Amino acid sequence: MPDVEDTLTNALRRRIIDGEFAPGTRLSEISLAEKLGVSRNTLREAFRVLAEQGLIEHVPHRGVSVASPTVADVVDIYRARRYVEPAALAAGSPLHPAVTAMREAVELGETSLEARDWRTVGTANMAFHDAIVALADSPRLERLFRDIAAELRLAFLEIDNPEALHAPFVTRNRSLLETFLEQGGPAAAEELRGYLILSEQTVLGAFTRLRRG
Amino acid sequence: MPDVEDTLTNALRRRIIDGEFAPGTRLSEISLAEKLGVSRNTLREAFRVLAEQGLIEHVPHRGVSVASPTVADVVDIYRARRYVEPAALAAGSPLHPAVTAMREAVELGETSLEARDWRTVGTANMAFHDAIVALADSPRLERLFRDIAAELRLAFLEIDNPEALHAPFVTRNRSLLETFLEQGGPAAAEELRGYLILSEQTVLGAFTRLRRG
DNA sequence: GCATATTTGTCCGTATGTATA
DNA sequence: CTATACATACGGACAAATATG
Repeated sequence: MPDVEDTLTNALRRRIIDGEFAPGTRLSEISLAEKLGVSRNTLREAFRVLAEQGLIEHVPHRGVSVASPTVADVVDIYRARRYVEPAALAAGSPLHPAVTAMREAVELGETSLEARDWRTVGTANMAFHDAIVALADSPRLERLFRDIAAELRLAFLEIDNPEALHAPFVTRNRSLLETFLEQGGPAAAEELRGYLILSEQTVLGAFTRLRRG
Repeated sequence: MPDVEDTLTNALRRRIIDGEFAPGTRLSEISLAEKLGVSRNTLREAFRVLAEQGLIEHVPHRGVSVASPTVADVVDIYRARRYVEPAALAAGSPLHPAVTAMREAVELGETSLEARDWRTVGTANMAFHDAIVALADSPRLERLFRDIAAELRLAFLEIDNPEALHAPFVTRNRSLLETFLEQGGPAAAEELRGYLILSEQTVLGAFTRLRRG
């Protein structure tokens, strides 16, 4: 049987991000292995990868559970985003292929907003920022963003108010794209800094209202 | 038996970074497991973690080998460094505990330079930059830097001319620290940008002279 | 505090697929 | 092309740690 492992890791990753296993849920090796039709050993290897990506938490002799981001995690995620995203946008070229991805993400966000499909709105927002990072043409920075974006999605899952989290940023994405194309990268970077601060405040506010640490 | 796994991963990581397994070396599961006194399953779990960190390369059905950074890898590593390090330095406080680590790294580099202990000079240089990143107080950025620094050490191992790689930067570290303390973060950040460009050119020059792609 | 049950950590054996000599 | 070597994946087993009664 060929590389089940890689497929398994990706499948587990997607199911966790999609909220099938709520943050904090303990993932039993035996039951999950049986449920997924793989052996414990194979599942454990996938666990190690996901733990390294920050999606699950591994406590020795106590097993793994879906990561449940704390306030400190959210603060650090936004700190990292502020280091990477504005700089990538400032140095990005309007002719970069990622700009197409930015535009498509904006449009998907707008149509999903009309349909009140908040879940897709959130996905589109993430794709928008993923495209911004892609402007940097750096596999390592993209990987960093992929991991922290996944963690952030877990935080969103816990908040469970997708409209408040995602809807306000659709028009901001449109504005940011126009600023980038009409006024250039540095101006867009400045706008993005304010955007990220607002986004962080939105998430942190919802978090504290949930009395989570 | 307690968490052998974590210890095993760290031990393997250290041995790879120390050059015990040269870049490109194939790591056989059976022989290495026997050599380390662990089972293949345990070793495979450690492999997955190290592969995720970029230290080893995993090709399905062909096993793992120690990563052998290409020119493209080095370019990307320095790109990522330019995104993180100058910004961390620019925003860093002179009162941050990491400044002590910066100073200690500079001094270790200077004494090791006199002793012509190039290996320790390289370690001290890396510790210096690690302290710069620590100024940002971001676990995720520190993890990113830890991984790319390890990859960079593999590139250094292949070049095998530690004096040319590390010696020129001891005085630059001293200068950078003084600039940071006397003229502030932004001025030091600007100096660091030129530093990193020079460092990248040094590594890439040695790489192309080795005719490696 | 103790005894038990559950779960993880680790190892072995084995079958199969893949690449290479 | 066959043969060999090795990685992949599975299932079973037991010890150790943790959780539970």
